[in-house]
Amino acid sequence: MSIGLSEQEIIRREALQQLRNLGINPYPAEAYEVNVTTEEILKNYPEDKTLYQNISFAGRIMSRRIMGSASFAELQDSTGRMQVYIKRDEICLGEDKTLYNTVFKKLLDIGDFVGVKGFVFTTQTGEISIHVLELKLLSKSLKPLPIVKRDEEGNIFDGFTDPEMRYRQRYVDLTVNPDLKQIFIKRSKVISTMRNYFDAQGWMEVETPILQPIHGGAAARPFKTHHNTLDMPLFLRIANELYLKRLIVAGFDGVYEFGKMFRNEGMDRTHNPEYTAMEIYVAYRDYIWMMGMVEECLEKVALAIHASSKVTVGTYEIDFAGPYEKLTMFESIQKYTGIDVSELDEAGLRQVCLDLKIETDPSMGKGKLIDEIFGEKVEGNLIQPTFITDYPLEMTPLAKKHRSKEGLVERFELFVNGKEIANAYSELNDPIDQRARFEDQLLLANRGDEEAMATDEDFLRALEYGMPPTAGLGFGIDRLVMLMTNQSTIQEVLFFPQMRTEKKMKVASIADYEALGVPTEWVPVLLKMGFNTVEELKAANPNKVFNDLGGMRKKLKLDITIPSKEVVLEWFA
RNA sequence: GACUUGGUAGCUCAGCUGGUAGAGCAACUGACUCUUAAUCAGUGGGUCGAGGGUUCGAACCCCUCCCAGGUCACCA
Repeated sequence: MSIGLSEQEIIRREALQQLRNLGINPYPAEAYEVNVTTEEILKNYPEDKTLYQNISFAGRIMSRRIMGSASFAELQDSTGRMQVYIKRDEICLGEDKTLYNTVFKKLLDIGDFVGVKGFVFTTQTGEISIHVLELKLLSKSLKPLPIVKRDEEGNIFDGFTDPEMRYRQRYVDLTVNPDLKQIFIKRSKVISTMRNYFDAQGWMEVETPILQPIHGGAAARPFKTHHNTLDMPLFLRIANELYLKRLIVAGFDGVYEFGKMFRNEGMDRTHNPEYTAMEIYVAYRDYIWMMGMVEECLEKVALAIHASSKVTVGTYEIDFAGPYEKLTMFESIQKYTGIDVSELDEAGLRQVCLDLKIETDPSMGKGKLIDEIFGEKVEGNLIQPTFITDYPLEMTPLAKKHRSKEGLVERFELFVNGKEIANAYSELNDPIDQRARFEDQLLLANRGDEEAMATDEDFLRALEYGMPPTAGLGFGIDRLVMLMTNQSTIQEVLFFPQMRTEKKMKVASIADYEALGVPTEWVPVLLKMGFNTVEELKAANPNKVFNDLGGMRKKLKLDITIPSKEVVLEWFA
């Protein structure tokens, strides 16, 4: 990374000034009429060649092939790339050929937005193109885009692939790798499909607080913040469960929320500090009903994205049509380890972990130990959608006790491609039991479990007023989108994955140099010469700096006056 | 947090046992009226992630740090 402007950036800034000198506003304020997109042209023109004979089109210049007085360029709009054909004598009707010779050939660059008017035709080599009759600059680009070349088979040359640059500069990534847009279009479709399905059932989309005084509803480490006026600590939510259940208490039959959750934990290819969850609560239902709802909902999502319930993920073909396989937690452990852990006590479970070479620590209770065995031996095998049901009570403080099985709760998690994507309960609505469960969490916390859930007194008060039997579901949207778009990292399905901030090299401001008496126009030259701070400049030899200024003036072809030697010497005073 | 791989021109990458920094694309100058990874001729462009050390000499060797990818740990 160079400090000042690169050669290409300087050239573009000069072009910008020349455009202004020609009376062309590089950033015009007025709207530009666009009456057709690439997608529409490519779809409809081959069927009816009389279409699009008087169009107004806009896009970003992505390539140019100039051949004397005629040129081809590719313009990229939101739907694709369209080739345009520009002929000098057609866009410059009179004697003045400046628009073509100077503006188009010299002053426009890859990355600029332009508008064109003209008609659609097919070239001799068979490509549908726009024959340009009018050309207008809509926005000048000052930084050169990475050039990604593709041949006819779609092979990519010089791809823009560095993940760091792709994630930090998504706008560049999406510009030069427009296929990526499909991931985000599908993401939007996943959410809208779910939303439409829920709305059709009469359930209502709601919003609940992101800033919460108690981070309840899940086991995770939160982000902590502070409200100045209230002078109190607040947490960014790790879940919205307890608020949504308050709304069921309030008398809504079905509420759901798509929203960001925040967890102050590790980051990797399946975890971003903020992620999108969908939680839904429906009164008078239970977790068995919820399984059917999930099957129906996911099949609709798969159909909306792929027009099929079958989705290719990595080397697997995953079928989202229900019914899905259902295994209890204990059955699944028995299936994949051959061990029946259903009757074991804490010591017995600890021994099983030892036998299976699974690490444990003393803070782990019975529930956590079972979860460890499951996570280590079972989870990765669950490729096709599978409901794991009936979890140990200890690890699930917000779910209702199982209607018939002692020590278990009515809960399921949905696993797909070896990863959990959903979690649901018959919600605990017995306020006395709920208080006891919170107290059990306190015991775990005292044993050193950092993630044990805190007691929420207001939530308990709400339950005491009475909550109908309710089925609740939490859904990891990012992970679902990963499945639906066949991506292996969460970063690829987020527009702006979390990154460490870029370190800016310490550079003196223009004002710092001006304070020394350096003329404004010479400041960039000093920066270019490598003097990033006033201190660095002062440490240099004044005579050499003076001489070098002349050298730089010549090298950069600058048309500015060199300060006198006396002036330069004063910089060092 | 641990281990590991990487950071060189606007982009993608070479750079041998340490000896004056290279290519393709992009840019610039010129030729060219249906090209399409356009073509042809010529030119410029680098704090080799940052800072220290070893050396006559460091992109290269050593140390520290920064950033990213991968694996693991934690988690959804």
